[in-house]
Amino acid sequence: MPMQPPERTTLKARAAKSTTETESPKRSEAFGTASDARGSASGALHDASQPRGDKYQRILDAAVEVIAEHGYFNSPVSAIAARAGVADGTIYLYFKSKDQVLRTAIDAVFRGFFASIRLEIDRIPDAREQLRAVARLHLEGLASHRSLAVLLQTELRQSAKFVADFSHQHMKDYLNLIREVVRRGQEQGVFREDVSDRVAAHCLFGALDEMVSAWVFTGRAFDPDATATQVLEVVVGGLARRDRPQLGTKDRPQQ
Amino acid sequence: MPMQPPERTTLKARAAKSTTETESPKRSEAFGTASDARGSASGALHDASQPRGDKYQRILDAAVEVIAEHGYFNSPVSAIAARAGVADGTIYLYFKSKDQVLRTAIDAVFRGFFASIRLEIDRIPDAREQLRAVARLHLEGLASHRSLAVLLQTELRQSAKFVADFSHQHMKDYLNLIREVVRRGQEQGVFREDVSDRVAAHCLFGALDEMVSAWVFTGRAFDPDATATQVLEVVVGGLARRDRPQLGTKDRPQQ
DNA sequence: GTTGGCTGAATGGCGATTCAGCCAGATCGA
DNA sequence: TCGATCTGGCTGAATCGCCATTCAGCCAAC
Repeated sequence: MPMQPPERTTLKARAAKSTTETESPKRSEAFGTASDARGSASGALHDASQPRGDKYQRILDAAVEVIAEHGYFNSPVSAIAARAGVADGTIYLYFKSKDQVLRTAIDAVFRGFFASIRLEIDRIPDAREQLRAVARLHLEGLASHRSLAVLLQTELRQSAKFVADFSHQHMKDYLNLIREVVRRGQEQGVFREDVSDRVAAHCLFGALDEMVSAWVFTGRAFDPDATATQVLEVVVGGLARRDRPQLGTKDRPQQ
Repeated sequence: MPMQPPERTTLKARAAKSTTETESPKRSEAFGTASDARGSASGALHDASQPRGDKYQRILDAAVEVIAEHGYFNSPVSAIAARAGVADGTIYLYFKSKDQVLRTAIDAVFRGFFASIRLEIDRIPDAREQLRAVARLHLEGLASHRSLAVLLQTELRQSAKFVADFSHQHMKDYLNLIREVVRRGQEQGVFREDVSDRVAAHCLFGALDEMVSAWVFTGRAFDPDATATQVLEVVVGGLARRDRPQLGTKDRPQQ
């Protein structure tokens, strides 16, 4: 009986754990293994042409694609199975339930993303450049894997009890990472001290997130590196012209 | 037979229209009519204590609340009906389908929001102050109606075929509005000309949206006005310290 | 001939939508 | 004024389709 990747534990035991827990595949390459570009369009359910033996990963990839296309609640398990080229029942040999598949996929993505971002940041001394690295990796990571991006921009935001509460932790981690970079920049003296690092982190994250959303929803092509630069231009450089009186905190009209 | 508020047309006629069309209630006060604070908690399905005669609006309000709490796909029509104090079938006297209820609610919200924002902006000459008005109204509007905010931060992002394609137009309108303000600021000479108004608009919107998300997901209380100020401090003022070399476009390392 | 891995039809439950009626108030005739 | 009839708004149980999940078997490799 399969169910290998997630270290063997009984279903019971696993079910008892916290609601945040998810399967943790051994391999967690940076940003999803888009191991394929096959178009299972022409409705051949039994596309035996698939290489066998990697069903676990194939199911994860298929889930990301199908769910990105139709949304979690509009994606029958049978559709995911078909895309992965396995039988419906097979999915339950590898995962406890449908939503466990999605959680596992998202979890793997975040792990990979954090790993790559930490790696990059640790080799850069300047906070401003660190921020640039974050922005670039964020945009590049998503731009290179559209269905994953769609998934993160849509399903991940869903209401409370479902994905939200579990993905929430990942969000917090990411925000904190950005926050630290901002704080370091303030200590280094390159960033203003009079803005909250929390707010600044949210602003940067929000801006990046929104650029990805715009791409996901409109389909308009975008260059990750150039976009990263532009976003930083605004968030770090500011919209206001330098040679004019600034929008200060003290001299603003009482309103 | 009810179905009043949306100007009387046959179901057939309405069904034939574009996918973007929604019911358009006559009254569209700014940000949702939270006409109540009743707690239909204690499972009395037949809470005849409700005032009758305003079922249309009651259904809309109930839908927003219930869906905000459990998500669209986890909110049976029966739950919405119960919260509104009407029979399941009654909902179908006023709306064509479950998703028509949600669309109608969201549509009304956007109409009201745009109206109030346009009104405010038109009486302000300075672009910077206009941006501040947008930020304040955005945050105030959502902060004052949590379930609405939850709805917009979660359900609205859902996958393609559903809400997304219809809400997309509203998003575009909003973005364009911000864009215009930015452009005006550039013409007035208060904003830099070397950043794209499109990117700048996305950054501001993304930042605001993210602040709302943070509030929705963490529950941490927040002051709309103060937050608006902080966000503008970053997006307009920029993170970088003024007395240091700026992150320019020309003197940046080639990387 | 035994397994372990996989299959896919069958099961069970849920929930959107429908529709046969119910009822309160309006209208009518005496 | 009073009963009879009518009507439009509303009700909620029944219908029907759609999946998530299960499990009796199948088969290729040992």
